[in-house]
Amino acid sequence: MKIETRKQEIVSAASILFKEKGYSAVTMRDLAKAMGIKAASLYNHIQSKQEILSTIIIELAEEFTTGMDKIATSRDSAIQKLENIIDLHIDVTLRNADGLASLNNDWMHLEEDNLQYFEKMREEYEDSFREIVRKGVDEGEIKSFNIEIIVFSTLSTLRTLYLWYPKQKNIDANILKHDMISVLLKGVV
Amino acid sequence: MKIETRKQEIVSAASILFKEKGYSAVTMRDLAKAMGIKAASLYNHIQSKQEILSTIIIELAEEFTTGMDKIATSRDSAIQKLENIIDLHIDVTLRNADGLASLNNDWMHLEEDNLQYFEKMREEYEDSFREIVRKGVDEGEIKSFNIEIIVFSTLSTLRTLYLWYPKQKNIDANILKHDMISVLLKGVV
DNA sequence: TTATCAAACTAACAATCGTTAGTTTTGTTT
DNA sequence: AAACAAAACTAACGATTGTTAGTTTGATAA
Repeated sequence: MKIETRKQEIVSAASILFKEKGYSAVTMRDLAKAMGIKAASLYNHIQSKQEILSTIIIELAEEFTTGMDKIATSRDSAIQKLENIIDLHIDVTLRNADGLASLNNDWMHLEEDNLQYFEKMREEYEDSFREIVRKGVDEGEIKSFNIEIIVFSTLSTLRTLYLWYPKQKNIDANILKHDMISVLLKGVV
Repeated sequence: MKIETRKQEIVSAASILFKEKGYSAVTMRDLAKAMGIKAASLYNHIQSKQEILSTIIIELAEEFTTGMDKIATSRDSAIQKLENIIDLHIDVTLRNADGLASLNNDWMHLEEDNLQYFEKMREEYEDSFREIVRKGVDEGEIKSFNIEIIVFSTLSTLRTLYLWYPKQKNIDANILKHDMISVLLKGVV
């Protein structure tokens, strides 16, 4: 369907604006201007402003859910699973850094149903992460620090990649992955 | 001045609402309702919605600037300086976790002058951080990973503390500091 | 050429926004 | 009791919001 293409253009333009000013501060007239058309014309392609937001966020959240499921159910070691999680975040960030801004900062503006769906996915993602770390500590692969702190500090860094990566020039994805694994898992001292 | 007290109450209530929905999505009527008064009554104590935002953000940014200046100009080792930076972030987070949400997510809604002032402080803060790490690497205290990745991953975690700390129950500040230093500097593997 | 249809347009709506003006309430001081 | 100031109120403003209705444009197919 051709309409899908045009809708995707709108979603992409919106992702950039949402990243810069947040969902609430971006008006349909702002978005239209960025597309070079009038605000009313947007409604030939989308149903509402809310639909744009949920398209951006739910798609990304499902990517993370799918990726985490594969990682968590594998037979890899805890360390290998953590490395795969880092990989997952870097891959998604490279593909859609703009959309991740909405996922991180504007999820609370989702309407009822999608909000619950999103929160459920996020909770399960964090639970899987925690479980991987817990098992890693149990089996002596990971130092027995406070598990919550390990999960929090790692996830904070991975979730903020979208802000930082676009500013880095000429950094190869594979080198980035390798360095992130070193810093996050092996420490800097 | 008594008016300062009432203004501070408004700023505190606003910090909580801004944290939950972001600056743009919080209306003066929302804020008034949280205070148990009418929207117009707010203007007996503040000049504008914008003034509330800048009060929250600039105050915190200056705290970080002052703290970083003391740390950066001391004769401590690079490692000790990093530990002091972790301390600084934890201290500020314990004192004003709600306000940090605005500093992290709504700084772009500051008006021209304050926006430039804020951005200058943030840039200088990051430069100081980078310089500490650089010197630490030069002198062999810190592993020679990509400096930007070290700065970014550490700062991401510290900046996101405000989201995570309030959810942790019964965690002593000193234990938190100790564990954060362990995880951020010494790695988890 | 004519018919078709996606995709743009103009114009307007009801609701809500931050804010102002002027008035009343409340509590303290003289 | 009278006077005062702080802090609340009611009412309304002009601007902007997301969105709808109806119309025109422009490219493609018959």
